[in-house]
Amino acid sequence: MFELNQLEQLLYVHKYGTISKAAEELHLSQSALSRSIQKLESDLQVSLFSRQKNKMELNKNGKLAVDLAAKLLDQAHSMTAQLRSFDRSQRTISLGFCAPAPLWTIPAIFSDIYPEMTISSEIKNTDTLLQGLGEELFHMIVLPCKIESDEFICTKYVEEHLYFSLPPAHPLSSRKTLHFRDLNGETMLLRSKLGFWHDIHETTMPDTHFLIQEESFAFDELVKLSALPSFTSNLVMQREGIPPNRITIPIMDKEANVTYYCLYKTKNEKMLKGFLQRLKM
Amino acid sequence: MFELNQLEQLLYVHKYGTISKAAEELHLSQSALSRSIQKLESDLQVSLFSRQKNKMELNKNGKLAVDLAAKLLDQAHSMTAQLRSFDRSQRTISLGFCAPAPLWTIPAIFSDIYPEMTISSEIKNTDTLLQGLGEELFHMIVLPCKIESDEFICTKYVEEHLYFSLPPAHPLSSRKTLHFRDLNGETMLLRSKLGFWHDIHETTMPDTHFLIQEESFAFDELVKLSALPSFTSNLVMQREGIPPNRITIPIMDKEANVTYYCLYKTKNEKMLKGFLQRLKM
DNA sequence: GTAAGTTACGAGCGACGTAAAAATG
DNA sequence: CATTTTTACGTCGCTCGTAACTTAC
Repeated sequence: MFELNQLEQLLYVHKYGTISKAAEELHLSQSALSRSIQKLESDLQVSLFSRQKNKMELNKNGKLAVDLAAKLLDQAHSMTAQLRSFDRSQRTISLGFCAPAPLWTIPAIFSDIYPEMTISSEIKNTDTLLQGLGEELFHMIVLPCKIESDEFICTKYVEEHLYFSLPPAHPLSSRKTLHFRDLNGETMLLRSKLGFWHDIHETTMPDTHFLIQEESFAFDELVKLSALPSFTSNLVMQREGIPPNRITIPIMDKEANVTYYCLYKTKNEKMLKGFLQRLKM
Repeated sequence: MFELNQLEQLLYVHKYGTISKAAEELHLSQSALSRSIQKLESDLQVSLFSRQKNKMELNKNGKLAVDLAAKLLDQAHSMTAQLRSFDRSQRTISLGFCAPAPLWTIPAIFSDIYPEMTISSEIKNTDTLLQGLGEELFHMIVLPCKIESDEFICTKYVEEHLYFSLPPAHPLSSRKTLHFRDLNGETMLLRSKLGFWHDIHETTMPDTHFLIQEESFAFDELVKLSALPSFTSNLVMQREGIPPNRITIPIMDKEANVTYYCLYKTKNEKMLKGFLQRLKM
């Protein structure tokens, strides 16, 4: 039987026209490549070149062989790619999130419990998450609401409560509580467009213009230096501390106070066992 | 890049369950095969087996790899088969004949002119020959009639004249000429069912029972020893001599006197040039 | 104890590179 | 004379087999 090695060499000879150039490209001596091609012909029991002492040219067999070799090598490369991808997929846990906050903690927990696994995390909107869970693109997703279904298991994770973050000079900064509508119409800073929070802001504060700053450090600077209102939450403050020179006032709307739930297929319960036990502690 | 060799070994390990048995079947030592499989895994950068000191078992990756390897090897084998078949088809001249007589001479001429070529000769009926010529199963066919067509070139080859071969005691043995109908109804010896002659006999002598003898020597013996009439022809007698103790009487029907024509596609004219020049001599 | 797999070690075959020869433009 | 291919020859490396070790039934 011939070997893939030889087919690759054949393709090089075809690509570069002569044994000499192909050998150079392959980092081989001319003689070595010449012999290797001869061996391929003898393995196939078919002559692939017309030889005239000084010149080699693919004959009809050779041209057919080049086509077939290209296909075979293609399939071989696809085989390794497929295997590596499959192997990788077995070593990765794919998580989907509706918001940034749970993403700050959950992937770290998984890495802790399954140190040899790759943890893949994405933020998507709720519909995409549910569809992805159905298609097994995610092993687990985190939603801002409970889902009752036979297909899935739903476990409470954590609550997030939204706050307005106001400069002390703001007319509403002395209030103990606020609602979305109280600031509707003002210009606000927003850390990112990602997640379901953005949808909630669009519906509960339709007249507000949001200055969106994707980059985290730049956002913090803007909050510090500008007089614009922005949002924060119990989880943000737990992670980053209370913002300096800002008044934080809880938002009382029910949409501003969510509970995150972990959702996963029954078949993945065993795989997620370690994580679920950690949740109970 | 891995090699086909290693995939074959992987399939053997799968087929025979253990490295040891697979190694035995491959005429290899256990250790060599063990190392080779390890190298395959390292080439693929994917583990294919779950190892427990004493035991090896294909893991999920391995099962996928076995499937993919089988397909790849299949394609590799098909590649060599396709190449060899194509190569062979380039080295063979395929000839189709309507009757045995032209086959006695034409293949020999081709072998003479193209000593490096394989000459493939078959006897088929006229329809099959024409269809085969159209589908390029034959490079040239020989028919008992002229064909006028743009697709094909038609060249006269030789005439064959049929004779009755009668024992001297036969009531008609003193005739100078005969027709098919003169012997219709008698039992006759026939050398072979092959070719268009058989069809002609069936239509021109519908009441005759033919004793068919495929084997040439046996046929000659029967002709010598039996009192049954049979056929011969100018070409048969040219090849084998005049049958002893037999009277040969020409058959005057037009169906009994045919001219053979060589028929080939225009595109094959160049390839057949040597043969066609020989015909003119 | 038998049967399995991995690892160490030495040997042989095969593939490599250098170099020479032959041929072409 | 430069370029290309093939062949001869000596060397190196890879893969092989033997053998020792380990483990499981």
